[in-house]
Amino acid sequence: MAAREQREIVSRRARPAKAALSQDVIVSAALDLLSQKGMEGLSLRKVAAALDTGPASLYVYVANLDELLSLVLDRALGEVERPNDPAGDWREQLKMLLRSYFTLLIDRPGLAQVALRTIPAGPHMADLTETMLALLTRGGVDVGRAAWALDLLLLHSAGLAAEQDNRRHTSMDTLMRRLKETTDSMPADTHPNIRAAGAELYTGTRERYEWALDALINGVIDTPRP
Amino acid sequence: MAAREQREIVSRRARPAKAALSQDVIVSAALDLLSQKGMEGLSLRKVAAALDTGPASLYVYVANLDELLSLVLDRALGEVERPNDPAGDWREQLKMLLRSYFTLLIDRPGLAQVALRTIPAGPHMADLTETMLALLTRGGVDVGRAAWALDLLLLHSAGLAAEQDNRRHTSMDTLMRRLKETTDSMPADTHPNIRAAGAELYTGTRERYEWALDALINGVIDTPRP
DNA sequence: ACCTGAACACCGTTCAAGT
DNA sequence: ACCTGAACACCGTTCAAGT
Repeated sequence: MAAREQREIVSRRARPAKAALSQDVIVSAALDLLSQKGMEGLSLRKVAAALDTGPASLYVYVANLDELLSLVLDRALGEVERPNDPAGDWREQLKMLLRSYFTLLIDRPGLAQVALRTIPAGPHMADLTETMLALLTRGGVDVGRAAWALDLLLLHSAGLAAEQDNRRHTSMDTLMRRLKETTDSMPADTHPNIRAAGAELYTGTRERYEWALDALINGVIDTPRP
Repeated sequence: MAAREQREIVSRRARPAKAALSQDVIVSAALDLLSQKGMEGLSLRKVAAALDTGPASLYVYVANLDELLSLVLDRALGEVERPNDPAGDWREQLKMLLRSYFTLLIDRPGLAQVALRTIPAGPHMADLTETMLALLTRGGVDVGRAAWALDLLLLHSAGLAAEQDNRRHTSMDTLMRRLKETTDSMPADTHPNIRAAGAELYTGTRERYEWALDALINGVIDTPRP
């Protein structure tokens, strides 16, 4: 994949002060904006501004905003840590890979939303897919089930990351207050379980993720396809 | 909740030809637009236009777009079928409830995206939460684990619905072609598992969902919290 | 072939002015 | 209290005109 990126670099002699435009440069600028300011900080116009040009210029390298987002996601996916010891514990290796994916999405506000919206296609996504299929196969799961399991696992990490990204802006207090408001406005005994669960509904970020990882893998392991 | 909605109805004597504005009317119009035209068909300005008024008028009843989306989601959630036989099979009842939620999101293009973006708060969400907690408790799961499981299950249905909504616009052929393009452009033997999985990566909409439901519930059942 | 300015058709939100 | 027109500060995308 490094080769693929290098192939797009363009000579900078023509305009020494200004970075030459290329798909690569555009994707980098977009990912930077997304990482620093989240989804609201990313727009074609802002990417163009960051590159000191007009929005129309980007359309030479990128078909539209959707394609740009898809490219940004694939670029980011290159940083997911993939295990390389084919003799190691497949389960632990799978969990490490997913943790790395999750952390990546959490660290770049807005990227989780992108992951849920765009259909990922690109070299890094292909590598990730291949690695996960291999790990699941090593765990005794047949290829077909592994294909479905892969979707389940990636979807969960992206979904949870997006959820926590949303909640970053809303304080726990606000959440609990809103919950209290809606439940308190109802007859006292209609929602006993919500009352019993209480803060458990929202707390436990890290442990919750670890538990979910185990629950998902356990479920995949002992649920054959119909 | 019916009472809550009725309370907001306003006299229509003042303007016989034009429907009186209220939060209720606004949410209904927004849900209609979302159901018919998807996420792109929904905007504050279009809701206002549908109600034959200007966008500024809506701000009397709704704080901003986020709040409107949250209200729309909760309104739609009222249609989720909740079981009422406390002696029935909890597992089957839980699956039916989730299927109903999933179908609801699939039938209203864009709503799945809303479900993934907004933190649901409202009477219908409270009812849904309560019912799911009760079912899981009946299945022998303690309240704390049930709270986490609930999140896992709803997140999955919403995520899968959003994924399929995205793919509605992209044909299977396009997906497979793109996949082929990226994998074919690489050395032949680096991605054997992707080659083996092939179309399985994308196919099996309904069976895939049913399998995932079982896998998730199985995983929740035999994975205690740390 | 690449880049650009200007325009088109939209957004959410605010605010002063009306009733 | 409710409603509105007009404005503000943005969007993605297109296109004719330049180099």
